[in-house]
Amino acid sequence: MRRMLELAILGFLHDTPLHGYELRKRITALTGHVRPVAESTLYPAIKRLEKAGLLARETRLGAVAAPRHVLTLTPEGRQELRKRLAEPARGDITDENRWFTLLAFLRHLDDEAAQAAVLRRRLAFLEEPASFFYEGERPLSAEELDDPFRRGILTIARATSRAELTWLRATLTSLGGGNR
Amino acid sequence: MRRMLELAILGFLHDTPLHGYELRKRITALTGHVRPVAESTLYPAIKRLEKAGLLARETRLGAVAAPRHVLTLTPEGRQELRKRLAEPARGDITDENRWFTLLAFLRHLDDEAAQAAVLRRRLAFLEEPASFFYEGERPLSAEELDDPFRRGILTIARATSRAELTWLRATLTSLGGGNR
DNA sequence: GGACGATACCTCGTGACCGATGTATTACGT
DNA sequence: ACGTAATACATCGGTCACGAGGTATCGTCC
Repeated sequence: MRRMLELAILGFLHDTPLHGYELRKRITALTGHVRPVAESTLYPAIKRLEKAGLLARETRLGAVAAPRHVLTLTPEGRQELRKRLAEPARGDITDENRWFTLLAFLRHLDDEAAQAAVLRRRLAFLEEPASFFYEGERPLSAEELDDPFRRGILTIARATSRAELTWLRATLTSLGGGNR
Repeated sequence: MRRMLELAILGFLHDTPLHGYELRKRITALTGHVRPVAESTLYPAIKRLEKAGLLARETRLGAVAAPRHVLTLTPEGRQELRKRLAEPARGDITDENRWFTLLAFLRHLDDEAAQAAVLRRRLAFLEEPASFFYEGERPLSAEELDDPFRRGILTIARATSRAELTWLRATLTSLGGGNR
């Protein structure tokens, strides 16, 4: 989940400088109920981003407890965030967890047309005919399954898909200039 | 995603013996549109499970192309599958991808009460009040957000949650003996 | 004064992931 | 005859995740 974590770090820092611990709490609030973030994953990630010049660190002594390392997004970091938002990897579009993370920061893409382009990628993905279960090549519908649990998967996935399609189309319309 | 992959391997082999390549195609059909499985992840996983005595390998020469290694679930493997289904890790409950994988094979738990217990764990998780966005401690609802993208996240998550709760309650009822 | 929890950061080792690459066969089109 | 794709399995190396553990300060309760 490297991409997801790094995106969240860059995204949160776009709003305001934060130290690692606070960052951790915000990330936990955003995605922690689904997939908690270990400290031993977060701190190395911060270091990676720092080494890449995407964020700067300023040590502030004894404000509360241990010295805090306040992290600020550099101009390069800001640009990298925009790039990651505008050109997401395929996995960022298809994996709901990653997609939600992307959506949470998509407002930082200042260009409405670019925002719309990202939404259209998700739209295209959702419009692909895909199931979880197949008979040969043919995707099976919920009604064709005996297994109540597998039927549940399809029922839930269909409800999600429908809600998201509705939202996507409405949002694309309201983005105005976003029609191709 | 180790647990997810291993569960899928054990689950598919519970139905019928398969060779690695066919296993790969089935796993791809099941979860590939969201998160593709690399061959270099699958084969080591098979070896791990084989080394742990959960599956046995039988080489069949030249049936089609290269020699196939037909994999069969051992009795220990069958037991391990049941154990993983009956006692899922927290992440298997909270992460939708992993939860769906679990659901796809839950029928292999022959005990209806055990199946119901697993569903109730998911039910409890979904009933926890959780949002993605907070103002201090208070979870924010979709209506309180300016950001259309964050509003979308909540709208979609709510629709999913509602559909799944409906399904969970209906299925728990129809599992009959499953009331506590 | 001492225990405890929260704050705040860090390192290390095990193990996992996965892209790249390799090997070899069959099948099919041209 | 040759290229290409599908079948089928495997290894290797770089990178990453993360649990376990460590260090240190501050506030609070008993």
